[in-house]
Amino acid sequence: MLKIYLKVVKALSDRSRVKIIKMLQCREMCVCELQAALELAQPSVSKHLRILEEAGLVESRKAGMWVNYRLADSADSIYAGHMQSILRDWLNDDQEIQKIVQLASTVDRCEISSRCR
Amino acid sequence: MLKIYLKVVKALSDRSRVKIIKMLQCREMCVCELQAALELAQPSVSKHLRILEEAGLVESRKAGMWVNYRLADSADSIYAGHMQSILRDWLNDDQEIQKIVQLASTVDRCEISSRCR
DNA sequence: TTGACGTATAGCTAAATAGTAATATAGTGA
DNA sequence: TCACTATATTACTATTTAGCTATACGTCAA
Repeated sequence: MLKIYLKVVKALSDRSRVKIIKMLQCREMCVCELQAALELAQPSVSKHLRILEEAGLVESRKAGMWVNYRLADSADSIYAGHMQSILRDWLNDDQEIQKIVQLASTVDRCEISSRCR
Repeated sequence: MLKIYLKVVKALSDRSRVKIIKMLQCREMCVCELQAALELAQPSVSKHLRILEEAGLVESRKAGMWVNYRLADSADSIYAGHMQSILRDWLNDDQEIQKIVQLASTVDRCEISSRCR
């Protein structure tokens, strides 16, 4: 219980991971799109996603070659669910967040990848 | 803004610091009482308190030789205030938290110190 | 089947952090 | 003033962690 709480709060206490959450509030995104927005190495993004997933904050869905991430169903964990709903309201006026959310809404896997039909 | 958010959430993502918050939900406590309950070295407790204070989560009041810590006024910071009120409800059923809160309610500076009149 | 691509994992490094002991600071009472 | 006590600060150490590169895995298209 304390352990789960700490997992959730620790997951949300990192700059890059909060950005991921804020981006996923807009839409489902694949790893390469998140990577493009965050300007991090791909394995770093995967690692952040793993931490968020283990905290019950995001969930993933394989779609062929791509893995799409989205916010997890809030009902699954009290802590994760509550923090999700709080984070909907928080940080929307922050410049850094606004910038990356804007970026997330324009970034498109088909402009990154040559693998789009 | 993101910076302040991170300060608050990071402050609350440490086991010892959550315990301090939960203890202070019961009553104002001095450093030596917190130390006795946490079973940490005194400088460690002071450091945790500093982090919580800088996040706007607790505030201190000198009372002669002692420094009393209590939860900060929720109105001062959106993030700190909101997290405070959430933490009132959370973790009350956790065994480790229950144990230390119980301890906090019985520990008394006058049984630790010889300096009580 | 093979090569290219998206993602995950492993292994490493640098920075952050929680803990400690030693020391400084400040209040109290004799 | 002096000895004592509560707390804060400093300096150090061990652990955790965020980032990286290299590599493995799995899917797709030719």
